[in-house]
Amino acid sequence: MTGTGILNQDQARAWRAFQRMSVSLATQIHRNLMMETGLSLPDYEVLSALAEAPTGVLRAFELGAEIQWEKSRLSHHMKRMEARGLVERVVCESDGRGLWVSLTPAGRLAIEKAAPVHQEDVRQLMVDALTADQLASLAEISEKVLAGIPSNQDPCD
Amino acid sequence: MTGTGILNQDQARAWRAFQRMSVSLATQIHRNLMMETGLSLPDYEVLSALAEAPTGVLRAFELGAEIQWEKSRLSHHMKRMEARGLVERVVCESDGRGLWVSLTPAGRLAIEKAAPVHQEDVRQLMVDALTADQLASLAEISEKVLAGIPSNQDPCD
DNA sequence: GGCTTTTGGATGACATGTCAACCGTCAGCT
DNA sequence: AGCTGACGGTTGACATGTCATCCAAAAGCC
Repeated sequence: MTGTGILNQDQARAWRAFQRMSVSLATQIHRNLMMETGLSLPDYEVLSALAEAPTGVLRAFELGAEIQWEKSRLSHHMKRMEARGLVERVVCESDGRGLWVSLTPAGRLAIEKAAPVHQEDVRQLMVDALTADQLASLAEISEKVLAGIPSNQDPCD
Repeated sequence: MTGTGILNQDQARAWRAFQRMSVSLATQIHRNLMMETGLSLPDYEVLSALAEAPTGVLRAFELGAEIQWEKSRLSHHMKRMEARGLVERVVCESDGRGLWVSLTPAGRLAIEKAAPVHQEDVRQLMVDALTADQLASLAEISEKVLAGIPSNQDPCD
């Protein structure tokens, strides 16, 4: 008898290991980034999406799509980040509902300082812990699982 | 040139895929569990740790160790779960500081109803999306990464 | 032009988590 | 016994996220 339910022992073990790992990893990386740079992981996501945009400016809904955040979450977080001087919100001329979100100089500085720190953490805790094959496996597995999650399914067919 | 930093393109892609996947997966499973059973994923962790304990009772610090929660988080959450009638907190006779946390009948009922739902979601979204080999890989990879995270390092040597 | 629906965002209420104290008890040591 | 430090837990302030709701501007449609 392998357990109480639908999953067998191996499957349950895989799930537990995966869950623990992903939580621990995110926590560790978040905490480290926070300590070293004062940016949270969500801050980092926002700033790096903006920094990757050619102009350093994105419509709010584009930014939200890029980092896969609900609009409400984005709205709250933009308000906080604006208050901290990391981004700026500008009303959109061409669309009366719209909002541009742009990187302030302070925001650009922050992401430029944070990027190496964060990447170094990812390297150390994930990349270096695995062989190149394993890392490739992980990427493949992740993409496969992701593709199977309803909310990430291709819009149509 | 593969990017701006420390990670090359493949590594960065692996990280992004992994991160998106783990967030999406957890979100989806959480949301589904919540809708079907009224339990959050954290509720589920607590209840299932208690249900797995032979007596349905654990010292708070044991429970915390089991599910890897900080004591503060546990304390807050136990208060909320007690208010909802899912667990009960009992002062410990043998240790004046201590606390027993026990499953109430309602809590046991809740976890018994929730377990199949949750396991089914895990199966559907993770297990079924992968081959058996990939699932085994994922488990191995997870354990390896987990072992390399400082906060999870073996206490000594 | 009017009407309905969709879209882009904001908001308030609330659940959850973290951090930094804090407090009483216990254990080890002299 | 008396000190000291570790342990088990609580608390309050605060950051973060979610949900449901609301709003105004856009788009479709007749």
